[in-house]
Amino acid sequence: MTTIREIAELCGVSVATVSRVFNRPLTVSREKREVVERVARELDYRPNESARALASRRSGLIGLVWDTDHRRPGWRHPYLQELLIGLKTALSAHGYHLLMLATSGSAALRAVGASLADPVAYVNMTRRHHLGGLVLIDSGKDGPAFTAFAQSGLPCVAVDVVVSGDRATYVTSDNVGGAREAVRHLVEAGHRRIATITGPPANSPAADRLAGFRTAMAEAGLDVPDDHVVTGDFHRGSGQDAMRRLIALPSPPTAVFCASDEMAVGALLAARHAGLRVPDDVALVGFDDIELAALVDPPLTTLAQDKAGIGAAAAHAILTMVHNGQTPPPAVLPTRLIPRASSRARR
Amino acid sequence: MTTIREIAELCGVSVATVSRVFNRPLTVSREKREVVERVARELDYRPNESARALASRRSGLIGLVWDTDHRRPGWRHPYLQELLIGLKTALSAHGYHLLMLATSGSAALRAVGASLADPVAYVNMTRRHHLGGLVLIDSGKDGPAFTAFAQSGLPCVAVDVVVSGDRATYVTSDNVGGAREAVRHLVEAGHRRIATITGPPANSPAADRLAGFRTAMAEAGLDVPDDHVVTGDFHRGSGQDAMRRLIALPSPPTAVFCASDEMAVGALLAARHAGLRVPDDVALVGFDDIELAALVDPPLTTLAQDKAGIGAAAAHAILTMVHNGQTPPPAVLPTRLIPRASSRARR
DNA sequence: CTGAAAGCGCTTACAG
DNA sequence: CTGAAAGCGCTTACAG
Repeated sequence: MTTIREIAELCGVSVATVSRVFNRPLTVSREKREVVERVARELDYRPNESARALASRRSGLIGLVWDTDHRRPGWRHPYLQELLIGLKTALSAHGYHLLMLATSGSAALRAVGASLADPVAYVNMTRRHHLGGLVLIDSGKDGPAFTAFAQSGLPCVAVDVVVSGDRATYVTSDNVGGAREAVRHLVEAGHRRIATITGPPANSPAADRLAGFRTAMAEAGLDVPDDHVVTGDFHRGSGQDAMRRLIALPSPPTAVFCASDEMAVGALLAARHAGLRVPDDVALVGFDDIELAALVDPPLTTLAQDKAGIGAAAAHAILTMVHNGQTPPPAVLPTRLIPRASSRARR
Repeated sequence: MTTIREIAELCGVSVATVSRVFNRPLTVSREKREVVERVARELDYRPNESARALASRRSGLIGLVWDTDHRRPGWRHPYLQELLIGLKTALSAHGYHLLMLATSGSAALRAVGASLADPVAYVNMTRRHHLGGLVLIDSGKDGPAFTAFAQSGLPCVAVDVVVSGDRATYVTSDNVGGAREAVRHLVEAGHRRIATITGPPANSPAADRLAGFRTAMAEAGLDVPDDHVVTGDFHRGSGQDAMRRLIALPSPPTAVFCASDEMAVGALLAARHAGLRVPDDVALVGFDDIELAALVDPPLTTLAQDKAGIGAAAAHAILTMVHNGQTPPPAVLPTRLIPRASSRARR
């Protein structure tokens, strides 16, 4: 590989000038700049990124924390692939690469004496590699670790976890708004006894969806008996279990808002099993708009999250911090109601 | 951050000795080693990776080329998330991070004068960042670029693309074997007129699945008329189109082997549309075992690929090259027949 | 086993 | 606008 020194010698300038041509071209006279650029092109010069990072303490890399431990089902969420793509694409467009950090169970972590979801390990990796900052994707129960990392002062943006700190922000969907829209949609379809299957209480989107549900029910003047709120874990099995309990109620709901499509699919199976017709006996609305939602029978009404948009928003947030030193406010992306047969209006 | 120098001073040894303690501990006397280790721990020392990479020309990073250009549908394949997880997990376990390289349409690429899927760009990135090597995932038509990169002499392992070169190898499923098993399964179920819907001819797994199909048909003494081989593109729509053509044939097949589950789902829709019952009027077998396969009605018989296993095999192959300097032979992972209702034996 | 020294390839005040 | 120089923090022959 050609180095800055060879170019400098060939052009009869100092290495400092060559360096400036690549980093702050406007501080170099036009003649010298053009010579350097031409020679660099001819020699197919590529800056050595390790050397740049060492000297400048900046790396052109953004770190990604996405714990894929096999004991945790969270990472399998189909949502994440599109989010990752949105993130990577937006970073790429600005010339940044995405470093997927070794996480739990890894030798790298053990070497630094760290355990699962250890914020200290994140800080170390960020420093060691001179990362511009970190994007944190929650695959289940990383919330507390993320919150702790956000205090470190290193730039970070969390997805679906509320964090605060000088250089910390987060990106999420408008979960409250989406849940309200779900309820309004069901009310318009003629429902009054509407139940909900929630996500894990400690999960922020889950909590927001429940809050939105309650708000909208209150706005509609509808009551929410305690047994009409059943806690799930976002996954299919829990939706199925929850639905069975709702069906068994003395006065079962005529509609159920599920905080995820996976749970709604589970609820659908439970309803079918119990001999109930959807939507005639019980209407269902999910959340996420995963591919499966459109493919089940009947197709599932849901609130679409802008998955790629969330990834892109995370990218923009972290780049804003890296470039401007400014911490952008949390980004809350709108959801979109996708009406399908599972909540068709009652005749 | 503490540096090697501070530790050296505190311990009364040279920086060379400190460096050795971390890199080749056995070349240092036990007393000195223990002192250095203790002090390092007390000071929470972390080596600066940029400096290490610059001095040693090695980085502890493996690059990943996975083109996610939005014009290309390939990256959406549900297969890829599990593959990525398998890859990352195995690398993590050995202390390596995974660098997702900025690809097409990115400023980074334009800056180096490169275009979509440019092997030269890959070489540059590998050198600039001192990457141990590259893992190449094909999202559609990167085959030629991967083949070219493999000639560069830099360590690389391609997924589902046959490459050759001093330091190049690949990982793939046993596509020939899987296709043969599919055919044998259908033959056992009583079928004689078996058609196939293939993937893109230039795609190596697609070609292998077709070859396996033809071999097994020949072994069973069955004829394959030209119009019983229809070309698709792995995606759902093409499966649907292809199935329509098969149904319209004067003597339509009683069973169809589809080279991907997505196409099999398309074929299922086409069959249903035409009023045909699956499996009674026409049996279907797919390939991949994506989640959807088990969820359609009837559930789809398919050949499962070991997605995470492929990712892990890719990780091991690249690490073998990085550590031992040896180039492992191509890894061909077995597939597994998952019999479901779509190919139930005829009564 | 250990240290002094050179070197990895770049950036960045500083002085002019 | 430009150059000389120091420095980023580590690794690695080399000599002992």
